[in-house]
Amino acid sequence: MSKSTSTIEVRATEQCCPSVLAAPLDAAEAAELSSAFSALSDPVRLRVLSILATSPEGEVCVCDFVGPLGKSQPTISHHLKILSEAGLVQGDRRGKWVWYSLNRDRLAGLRAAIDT
Amino acid sequence: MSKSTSTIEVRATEQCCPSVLAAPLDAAEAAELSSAFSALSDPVRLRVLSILATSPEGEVCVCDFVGPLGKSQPTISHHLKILSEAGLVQGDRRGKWVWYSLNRDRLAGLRAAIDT
DNA sequence: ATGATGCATCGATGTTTGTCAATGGATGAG
DNA sequence: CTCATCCATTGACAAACATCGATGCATCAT
Repeated sequence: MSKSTSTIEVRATEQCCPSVLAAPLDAAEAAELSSAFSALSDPVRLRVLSILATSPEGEVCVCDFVGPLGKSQPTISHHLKILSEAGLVQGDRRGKWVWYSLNRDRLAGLRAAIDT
Repeated sequence: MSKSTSTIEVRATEQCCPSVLAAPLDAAEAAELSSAFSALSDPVRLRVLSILATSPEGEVCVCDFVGPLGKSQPTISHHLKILSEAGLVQGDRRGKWVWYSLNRDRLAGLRAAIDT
């Protein structure tokens, strides 16, 4: 975030993701981006995202991932944590349940990172 | 290297990527997509792509990655193989050298997979 | 208070992955 | 033919990862 693209509305690519295609990435930029794509590099996590994206309410509680995905509850929690740390989802505790929702802006940022 | 680049070029979004956001992914679709994103989940590979994307000739030989990326030649070859198997790059042997180039259609397919 | 439910964390385990040195295969120069 | 160069493959190893059972921590109902 130091040197390139100085002025106003860089944001979309600057806050979140340096572009892969615009200029050679340095090691730090590449590490940041690769950790983001790592969050997308697991089938369970992609299915979590797709379930969230197609949920009518836009929210799904942890227990409702367990059955459909065929993984144990600790495993689901683990993946949700990784997605959360990547900024792709967020959890909201309401009573006994934690409702997770998709962060579409973050996903758009990753998309922009591999845009021409 | 069996199936890709066979017929015409509908391919770009059709063979390549089910959308994460359109409908819940089944296990097979998720596995296919996650393996594609796995190719993007390493900083060395992202830097390879960005070097290819910004190369004036659109081609870079293996030896020209080694120095800039600070990795051994076998390591670079290993990453190029992974990118190649993911359909993101292709190599062309000319004499002693192998020139790699970026497959932008494939990258566009991955972009589309996380598009709304 | 007691018990039950939903979720996160911990510890352990088997698998995958990134890396390099050593080696092999192919190409071109002398 | 012989040798040097470019690249891929192999083998080995440590680090990272996905998974699950057991446990802990809230929250709610009784």
